[in-house]
Amino acid sequence: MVAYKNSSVACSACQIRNRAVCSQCDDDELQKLEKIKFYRTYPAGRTIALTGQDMDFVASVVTGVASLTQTMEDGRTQMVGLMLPSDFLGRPGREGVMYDVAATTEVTLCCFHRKPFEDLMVKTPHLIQRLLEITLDELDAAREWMLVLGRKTAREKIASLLSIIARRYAKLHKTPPNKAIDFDLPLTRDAMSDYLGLTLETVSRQMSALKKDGIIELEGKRHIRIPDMERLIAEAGDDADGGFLS
Amino acid sequence: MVAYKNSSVACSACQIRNRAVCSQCDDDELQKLEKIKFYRTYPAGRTIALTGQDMDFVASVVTGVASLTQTMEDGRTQMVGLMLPSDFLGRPGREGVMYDVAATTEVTLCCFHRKPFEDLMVKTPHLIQRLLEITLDELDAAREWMLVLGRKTAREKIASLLSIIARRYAKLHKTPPNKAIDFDLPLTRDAMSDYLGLTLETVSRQMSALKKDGIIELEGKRHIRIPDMERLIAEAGDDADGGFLS
DNA sequence: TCTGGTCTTTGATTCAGATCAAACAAACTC
DNA sequence: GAGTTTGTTTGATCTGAATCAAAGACCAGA
Repeated sequence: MVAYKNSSVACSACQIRNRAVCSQCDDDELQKLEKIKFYRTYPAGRTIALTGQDMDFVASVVTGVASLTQTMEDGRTQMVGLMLPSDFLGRPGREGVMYDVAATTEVTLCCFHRKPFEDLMVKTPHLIQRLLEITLDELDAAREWMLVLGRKTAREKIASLLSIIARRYAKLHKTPPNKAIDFDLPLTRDAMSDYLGLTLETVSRQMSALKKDGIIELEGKRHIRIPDMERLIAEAGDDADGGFLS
Repeated sequence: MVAYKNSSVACSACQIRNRAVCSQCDDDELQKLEKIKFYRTYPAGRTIALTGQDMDFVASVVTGVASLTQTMEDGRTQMVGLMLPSDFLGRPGREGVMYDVAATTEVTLCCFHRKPFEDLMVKTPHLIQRLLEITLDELDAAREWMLVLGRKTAREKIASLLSIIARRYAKLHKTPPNKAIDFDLPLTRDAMSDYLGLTLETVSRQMSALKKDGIIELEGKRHIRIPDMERLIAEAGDDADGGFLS
């Protein structure tokens, strides 16, 4: 594991080099980015920005998981984005952030102050082109999630979430298909319920049900093993399930 | 009303000139766009493209309403996008479309074949910059909608939908604030239920309830009058309600 | 003017998930 | 090592929206 906490990591050695917003940049462009980048690490649970606040930087998630959450006056909340490594945080061209941004696990961000980044973006087609791609991918993911929230049962919702995380995990670790996948859930039951539009109790009950039916195996509360990925995907209610969030 | 059905409308006279993907283009750039554009009109209900199909063009909605819908194997559907005038359809850089695209009312599109548009985009910063903005706006709208789908009651969902359409309508027609707004709903009860993650019966019941409570007034099935926009927004459950889809 | 089709409303009943409530487990502190 | 905190499970009950069912309203076309 490369140490990102100090600012000394070279872009060329970066874990997210070929997926992040910088992935299409050539050496020259990368050098310019490298000059203005800086790292920040947040402990699990820490707020990164609140709705309405100015966020003076944009960033790529390097390690860990961050979340975007919307809140109603009466306190109801809905997580609207789960930001995993290589995902992009913040919106060039607007100061105010539209939702609460928080670290779900410990998170390290590769940050750029907004103004210099915007200036560079205008002059660097590779950068803006990649950002457009990333944004379109996220829009697809958000729409896929609308189907989950609007039409799926509690059990299907849980299976959908697990299958996204498992798939993404398998890709990262190059787990061969057809093999059992196991991983640590980066979310508490509460965070899961927040993402799925359910209550914490329903999440717990459905996790128990999936375990009883042999779809998942639990070691402790957080470590999950999926003996048969096909079955999990079938439980999620969509065969193809797209490569979304892939 | 300008006739868009034939190809003779000048970009400079276009109703969506200052909001669409072309809005930042200068005269020179506009001329290049004008050379490759063509209009298409679809009657209400007609399919524009199906999931998985290649869509060989991208387009701006000029008049009418189009919808993006996702479907599960067992037939459950969720509308994931309501595309109003100036919204952009299709994804540069990918052939296959991820959801069913259909005309909800009669729709006229300003189309560009994908390949020439992509070529132009790469050479035209104003174009790609505007497309990025539009995409970011749509991502915000999609996330706002996730809150609606995940956490709002049926009554709040209806009020949210009506308030979006009313607000957008008021903006288009420059209705002064504090005045009653009235407009034709461009959606059937069925389309509303599809958008809101409800059944058609629940939509009908909640519409009746809002009418009984004086929040809305109905003339016929489709024409709606909102005597007090503040009250409607309060019913939607969020005071500020953002300018989303604005 | 009738007539078949599409869209909408209303009613009765059921059920999935919320809510209320309590107990349990692991980790952390004094 | 008792006591607190934080996260999780499980149980009993309630309720909002789905489902099942039928009837009304509004057409376009014969």
